[in-house]
Amino acid sequence: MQNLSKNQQIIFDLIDKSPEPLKAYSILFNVQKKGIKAPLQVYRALDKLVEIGKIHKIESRNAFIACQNSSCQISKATAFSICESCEKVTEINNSNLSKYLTSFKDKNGMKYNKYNLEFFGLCKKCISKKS
Amino acid sequence: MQNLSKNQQIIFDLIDKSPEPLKAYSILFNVQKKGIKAPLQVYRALDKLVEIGKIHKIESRNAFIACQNSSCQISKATAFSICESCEKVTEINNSNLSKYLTSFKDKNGMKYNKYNLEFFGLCKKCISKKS
DNA sequence: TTACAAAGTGTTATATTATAACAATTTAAC
DNA sequence: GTTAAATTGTTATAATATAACACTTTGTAA
Repeated sequence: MQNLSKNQQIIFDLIDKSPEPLKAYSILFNVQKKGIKAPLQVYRALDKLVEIGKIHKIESRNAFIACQNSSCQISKATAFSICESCEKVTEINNSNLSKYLTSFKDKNGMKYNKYNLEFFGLCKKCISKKS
Repeated sequence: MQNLSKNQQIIFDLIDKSPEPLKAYSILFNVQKKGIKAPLQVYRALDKLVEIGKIHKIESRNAFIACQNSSCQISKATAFSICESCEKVTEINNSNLSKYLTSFKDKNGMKYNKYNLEFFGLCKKCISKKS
């Protein structure tokens, strides 16, 4: 587990303390006072942080959250729940699910080494608000 | 099953006959001779086609493919395999998988009404090329 | 401990993906 | 036929992401 570089640490800290996924340009705005001025500086840090599994990209939202699963240092098996009303995103850490998907074989003979799963729905809070 | 509008039909036909996922601006380029000149015309048709389940968006690639699964007219349960070498994308139609995921309940009490799953790996062809 | 490679940084410019806003037209339902 | 809903056309712009190049820092191994 290598140390993070300066920019990587700044950007990881921001994402890690955020209760919600952050978008790249929102990150950029927030770290400008720390000397990170250009999109590319943000994207490079994000790429690296994703690569080493410290953060995940929520593909359907183009946003990034810190990994909440101490065991997925290298994020080859990710699952999230996304509330379509309040946009709250939670990482799902369910060993039954990850076992099922990691061992899933389709008839096409492909060798999978990674998956990403996104569930959409309404979170508890938003369900009760609607009733 | 309503009929498609003119633009929707043009764009669906293009995607449907493509062996690979198409990106929005590649679609735009290809339909300009048919009178569709602006990005928004493409995105509006794509939105509608996704909504009615005729096509799916491959989120990790920002690209669109025709639905290959006659039963998912409304695409609330999608799964794809993506070759990271040749970028071939295939829709997975596996009732065991879809049953498992459709009935999946996490401990967070969320009510899921949709999911999207993307597997990454190497397809048969690319595995044999490498050896 | 220096020299070398790998990783990271800073910067400008630009490519790619997607939506806002508004007016006009077509389609479907009554 | 009238009207509401959906679709189209258009210009402009917002949001997301990468290319290319020069320079600096860091780790490592001679």
